[in-house]
Amino acid sequence: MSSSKLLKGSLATIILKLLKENEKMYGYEITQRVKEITAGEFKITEGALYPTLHKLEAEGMLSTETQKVDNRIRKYYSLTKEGNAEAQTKVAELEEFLLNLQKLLNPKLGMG
Amino acid sequence: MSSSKLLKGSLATIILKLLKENEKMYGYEITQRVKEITAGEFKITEGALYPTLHKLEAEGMLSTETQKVDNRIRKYYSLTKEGNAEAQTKVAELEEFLLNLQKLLNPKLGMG
DNA sequence: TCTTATGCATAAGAAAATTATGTATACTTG
DNA sequence: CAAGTATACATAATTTTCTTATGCATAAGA
Repeated sequence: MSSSKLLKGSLATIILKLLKENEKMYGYEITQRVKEITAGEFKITEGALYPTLHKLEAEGMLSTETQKVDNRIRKYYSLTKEGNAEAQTKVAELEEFLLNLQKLLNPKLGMG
Repeated sequence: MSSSKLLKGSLATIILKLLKENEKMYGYEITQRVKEITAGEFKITEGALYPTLHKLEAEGMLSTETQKVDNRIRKYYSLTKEGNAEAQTKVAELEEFLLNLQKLLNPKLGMG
């Protein structure tokens, strides 16, 4: 992300969430999907994306499968069973985090 | 924050926002206020809080004033004029960020 | 031909937390 | 009255997670 500076620790969660909806995606596709959904406001850099994908794979959350399309290699990632559970947990945590942040930003909500 | 691990780069914004509402606050008070608003879910650590306050002060966003209460020192922080503008900007940025994050977490919102 | 797009990857550095300390006073509880 | 908890500040070492820079490679468009 260059426009708003930081993904603030939510990149792994975003990836897991996208994979939960899409069965399988490759790295470049993820960057484009995020850009599309956020109307160009989130730009995931490769330097952040690939290390995160590799880490999630090393932790057993993702499995990979390589395909050659148009003479270019695509590395597809999918959620493992463990990754599916982790996605659920992480998304719930992030939603909880966002709610609390909103309470701080909009004091009225804190008194509901 | 120990419960949800990371403040994810939003600590400075939270501080600025609280000071925008409260005129002046001291460090410990900020930690307690955040804990209170988030029902104990955000726990700001001193290791994160104090360096952030010092940085904001060094940048000219905050001014300080020390008071002795009950034989204990309190260092009160207030927004400078520049800090007030910065608070506005940062809060707007964070809100924008949250909206985009919600689009990613709730795909239906992306198609509004 | 040169730039942009597609596609992966890693390394160096910076930013922003956590964890662990350290100092000091006040209150509570067994 | 001793020990733990709360109040109040501060810094250092470490870790996590980004950005920026670089590298390789193919394809499409100007």
